[in-house]
Amino acid sequence: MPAWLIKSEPSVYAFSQLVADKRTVWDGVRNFEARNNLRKMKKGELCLYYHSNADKAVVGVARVSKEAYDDPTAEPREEWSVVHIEPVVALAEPVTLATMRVTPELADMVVVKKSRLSVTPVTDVQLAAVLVLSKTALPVPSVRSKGRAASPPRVSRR
DNA sequence: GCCAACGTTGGC
DNA sequence: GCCAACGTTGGC
Repeated sequence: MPAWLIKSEPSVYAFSQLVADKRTVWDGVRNFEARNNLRKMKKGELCLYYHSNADKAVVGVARVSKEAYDDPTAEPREEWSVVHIEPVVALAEPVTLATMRVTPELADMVVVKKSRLSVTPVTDVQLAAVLVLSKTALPVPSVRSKGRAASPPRVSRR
């Protein structure tokens, strides 16, 4: 499954704020390449959450909860797009840009090569490598999200 | 705080 | 359509 890396300055919108908010509208993207990546995102795809400037590290994992639609903060609105994201897990240990640079599987990440691009694709291998380095396991999908099929069969007690 | 990278704008 | 000037971003 495709994955992504989204970038924010922690002083503007930190991952902890996303956790507090439970979800957010990822608006304000004004770069065509980043916008095109937003438009490719599918619901449920994972996003590494990177803090630029102060932290320069991936600090969390988020998930696309609503696919792209017109950015209400743009003029004209249809020229730009937003998605919704929600938090999945905070990394046990942040994975810094410096670490990514020296990790063979991560050294050629798009974000490493194009540091100014705020929405970049991530391969499955890269996602897995970041998770290993962060000593973080993705939470298992909740029983609820699997629907009825996951429930034990009902057995009559009478 | 500086500067490199890079996108945008505007003059021609 | 080119390119210089300028603004923004983000790493150092």
